[in-house]
Amino acid sequence: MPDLTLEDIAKQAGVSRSTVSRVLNDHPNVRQDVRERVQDVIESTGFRPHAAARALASQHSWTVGLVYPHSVSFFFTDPYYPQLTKGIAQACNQNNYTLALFLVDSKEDEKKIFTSVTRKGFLDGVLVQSGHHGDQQIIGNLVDANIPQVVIGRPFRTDNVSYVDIDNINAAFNAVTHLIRLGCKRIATITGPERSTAGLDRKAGYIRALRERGLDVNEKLIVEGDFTESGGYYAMKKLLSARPDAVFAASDIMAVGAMRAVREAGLQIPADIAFVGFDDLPLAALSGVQLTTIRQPVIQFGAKAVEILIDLIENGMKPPRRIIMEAELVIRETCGAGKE
Amino acid sequence: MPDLTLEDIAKQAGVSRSTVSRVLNDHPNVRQDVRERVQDVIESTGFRPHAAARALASQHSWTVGLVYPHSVSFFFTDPYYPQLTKGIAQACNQNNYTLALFLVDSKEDEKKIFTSVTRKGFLDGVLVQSGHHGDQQIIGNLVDANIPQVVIGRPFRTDNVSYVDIDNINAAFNAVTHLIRLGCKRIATITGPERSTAGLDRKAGYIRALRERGLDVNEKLIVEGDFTESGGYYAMKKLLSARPDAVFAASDIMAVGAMRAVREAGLQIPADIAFVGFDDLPLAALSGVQLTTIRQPVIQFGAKAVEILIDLIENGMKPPRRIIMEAELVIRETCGAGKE
DNA sequence: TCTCGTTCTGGGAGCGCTCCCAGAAAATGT
DNA sequence: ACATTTTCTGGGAGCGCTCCCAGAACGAGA
Repeated sequence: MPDLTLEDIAKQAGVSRSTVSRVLNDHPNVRQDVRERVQDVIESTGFRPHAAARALASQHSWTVGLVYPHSVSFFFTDPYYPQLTKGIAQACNQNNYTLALFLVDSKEDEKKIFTSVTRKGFLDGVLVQSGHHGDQQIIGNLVDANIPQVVIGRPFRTDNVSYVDIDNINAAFNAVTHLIRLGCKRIATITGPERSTAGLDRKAGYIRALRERGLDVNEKLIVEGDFTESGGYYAMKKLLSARPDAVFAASDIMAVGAMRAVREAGLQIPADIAFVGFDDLPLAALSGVQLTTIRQPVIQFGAKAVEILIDLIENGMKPPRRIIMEAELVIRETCGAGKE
Repeated sequence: MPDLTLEDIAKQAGVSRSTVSRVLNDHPNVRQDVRERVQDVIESTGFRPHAAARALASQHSWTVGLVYPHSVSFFFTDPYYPQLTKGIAQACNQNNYTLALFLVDSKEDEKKIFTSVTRKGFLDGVLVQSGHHGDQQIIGNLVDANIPQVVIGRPFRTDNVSYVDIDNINAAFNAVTHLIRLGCKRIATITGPERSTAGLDRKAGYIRALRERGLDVNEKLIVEGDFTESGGYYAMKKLLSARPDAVFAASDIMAVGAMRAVREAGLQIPADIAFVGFDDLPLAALSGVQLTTIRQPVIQFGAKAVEILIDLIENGMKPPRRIIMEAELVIRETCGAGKE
């Protein structure tokens, strides 16, 4: 089929360009029979309006960007991000938005991508994954660019930014409280990086749980990890000398690494050391471990982010919107739920 | 900054719209000093041309789509796809193309996404992951839509389509030959789905290796899997009664599942059963296993796909381009390389 | 029947660029 | 010096749509 334009359809349907446009955009004020006639022609010709022309005239591209900063370049090692991406993609699709993906892989990339993301007429809005402290710059730049955006995960600078996050503090609190109830006394934690809010919050929840239950907070039982498997492994190595009877790992991947270290040391899970992770990745499939963990509602989380972004696009950017979602403790085997 | 246009920049630089356009697009025939003056103004104002306007006028959007059909909805369980996505994203970035991501999640999605992908003025070209037989329709549609596209992985219908693939037959051949050299006699295989060309090809390579080395092809030693962990697990269960001394799994994920079954049966790897996988996912981190496997050059593979697509866009769609890349056997522990 | 809303329709202008062409300016040759 | 070629520059047209406005068509009320 040759390249059709609105005008061609108009001619075929015996109406004007404007009327076809109205039909296309579901405007009222088109006589029913005319509307149907036009729709028939559109249908039979397979006509679809030219996206760029439409975007130019309407100043609305129906495209949103998803930016993963550099710090999530281990991006595709941790199944969390793919999952999130899927949720976002689905939501976009449902809302008739197209998703443009930007993976920042280096400093030069960052500049290039920033330029690309902020250029006019291409994106209606942007989702940015909040990562380490080091990523704050790109987030800040985006805020300054005054483009509708929502940050995924609370960023460090929150003034005037919309974001979605899960209630990390509370989730961690519940996880650790669960371990305490099971009778664990020396509960260690492998935290996320201090440079990430998720790491900070989960640690805060851990501390609060200990405090509320009257347990000491022992610095020896707190080791910083980096959300990778090997990070968890080495953190656990350090931790072993402090003889913990339970470990709350701030991510499943780190829990996997840590459990590897535990097994290597000849200890049993959960008999010697109980484990709770965070994320609920489908890694039972991979590691064969039934990990007690916090289930993040990843898919809904992504959907929520998209929903808010669309709200921002359609109804203006202020006030900033903020959503905190709850995460749920999933009790499986590694916490030794039945051992008391 | 207010919304600037070409005309504004032109005024500030004391030249015409056209000259600014020429500077922007690196056209020759602009006097050096004029060019610099214009560049300065562009720089200092932070001006960036309106993407939609540009796309409309030039009929070139600098955006390519990446479509994952429904069959890869387990998409984000198998780390292969995220990896591939990363390679593609990087390559796009390097070539100043933007990547639009389409994840088909249901039949309705497929229609919607197809409409979206093929609408004029939005994408310059499309990458499509070839999946099961069931996805051939969307690929066929895309071909019919006559839009520059490259299929990732050989599709069933290859007439007139450009694609990139890895040499699955040869890779599988090498893997199995390696096992034979190590002295294995009863080599089983867990294949990919018969409905995928990758599954078919890897099986063909397996058979060829046996034949060339004078070993019997035993139907009992061939079980179809589905590229998932649990698929591998159940396939192995079936296989155990045939008492194989080695298994060539058509994907790492399936190998992981299969090894789980082997361990549950109280057998040792590689002493009782040697293993070779396919993909070389970074799953040693997760499963702790040092799997001998075929390394797919995933990142380069993605880059190649993008490269070809751009070639198609810039230099016309025929003849169709086809690239077959070699994959390499990575010998680790599970094949028992030292056991003879 | 005519008048006065109301609903519907068509055409013009314009979104911000690129591309073409004609003419100006500069460079070259005689 | 002038003619001729080559390089550079500006303006017009147009990409395919949306949006606004004016006027046509239709209906209801008197």
